[in-house]
Amino acid sequence: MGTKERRERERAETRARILDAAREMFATQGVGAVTMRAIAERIEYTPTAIYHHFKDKDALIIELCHADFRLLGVELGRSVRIADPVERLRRIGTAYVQFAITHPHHYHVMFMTATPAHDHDDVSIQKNNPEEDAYGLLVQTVAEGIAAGRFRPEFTDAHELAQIHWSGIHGVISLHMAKKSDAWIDWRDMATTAARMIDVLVRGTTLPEEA
Amino acid sequence: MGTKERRERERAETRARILDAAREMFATQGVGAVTMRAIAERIEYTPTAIYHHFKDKDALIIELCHADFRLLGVELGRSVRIADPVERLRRIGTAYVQFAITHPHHYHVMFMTATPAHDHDDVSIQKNNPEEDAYGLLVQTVAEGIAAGRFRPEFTDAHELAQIHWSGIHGVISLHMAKKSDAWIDWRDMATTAARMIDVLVRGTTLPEEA
DNA sequence: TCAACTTACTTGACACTGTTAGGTGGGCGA
DNA sequence: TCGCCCACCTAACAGTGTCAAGTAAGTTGA
Repeated sequence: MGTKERRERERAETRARILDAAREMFATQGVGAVTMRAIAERIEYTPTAIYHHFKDKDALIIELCHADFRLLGVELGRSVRIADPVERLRRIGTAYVQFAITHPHHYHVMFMTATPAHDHDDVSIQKNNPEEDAYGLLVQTVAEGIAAGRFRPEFTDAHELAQIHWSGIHGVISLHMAKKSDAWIDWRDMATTAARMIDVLVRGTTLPEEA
Repeated sequence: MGTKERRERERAETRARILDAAREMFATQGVGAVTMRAIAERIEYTPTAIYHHFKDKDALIIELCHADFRLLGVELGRSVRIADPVERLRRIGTAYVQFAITHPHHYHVMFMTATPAHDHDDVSIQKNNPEEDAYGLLVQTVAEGIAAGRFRPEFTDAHELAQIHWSGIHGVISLHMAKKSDAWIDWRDMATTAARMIDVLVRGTTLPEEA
């Protein structure tokens, strides 16, 4: 009597088909440019069929966002093996920049758009699991650095320090993404500027190495 | 025969009325939430009347944006009196943060939205006039600091260095604006973080003072 | 004075968006 | 076989930015 299981599987399949189409289209054209009708047409369904699987467009976006956050967590998680916390912090930064360059539209939705309110309760990502929670990984790395006395004494709050590092790199990325076509500014290469920014942030927050 | 002048004046008046209404509504509700119909209703005209004065909604936004940039330039221009370039850089940073806090919606449109392509040629702001061109002011200040040997030797490019400072502060502001309602992150106060960021940026780019 | 022209503005629509109420039809359990 | 369930569709609604075609006032020239 596996009919129920099959039904569920089929439902999950079309759900996945919607997600796949939406992901691809969002990534190449941006969320704003992709309509529900276009997604539906792509998978050869009616627009309303999507609403049978997702409450609305926002729910669809949020779901994909969660997957993106997990992906980011995994990619940053590779940096975790480095023992030295400050060096690890650097690597997290460069990996983060790389993620933004590779998935610009994803980055835009994840960090440059006010995601509509939703509860994280049901979420599939586990907080504080460094394999999945990118922010948790950052905070943990910074906290290790603080514990090891690597940072200047005024930085005692791991969250504050983490947010400073995050913001600095995010600033380079987001400003470029939003304004790079503005001819008023004589833009420098983003990756280079971001690398410089990481240097500045580390130098500005750490204590000089004991010689 | 001043009829032509009167006509022009009347035209300019309703144009200004449109701009005033749009500015106020954009500032309080955000660009996305304000419709052409709503602006028209506010000034008791038909939506299409607006199109007689502005090509489309983007043109309206761009025009207001230019005014905002000029305002920012003026506000930052007050910092210009300080002689020491590094100290002036700090003051520009805090004034910039203050602008963002005071005019969050303006800030959002100015720096967090990909403004549709347009030529700056016709623009009323004068480039390199520090009273109006905020970015020019920043670059000039940074360049002075470089000339005075205040920055570390690897920073020779005024634009690059300016963009690093700008990005760092913008990162704090924009990340807060976009994600502050995200309960996943244990946010710290924006103004405090921004002040800390300025310290980090200055310390990370300047040479230590000669004792 | 009166016709021709200009122009600020309106009417009424178009194409598009996200979204929903109400149907349809095929497979399932009883 | 009856009736239910439910994935999916049809048809529409309200809202968006925008435009072609009109209108009515005012100016200009003979």
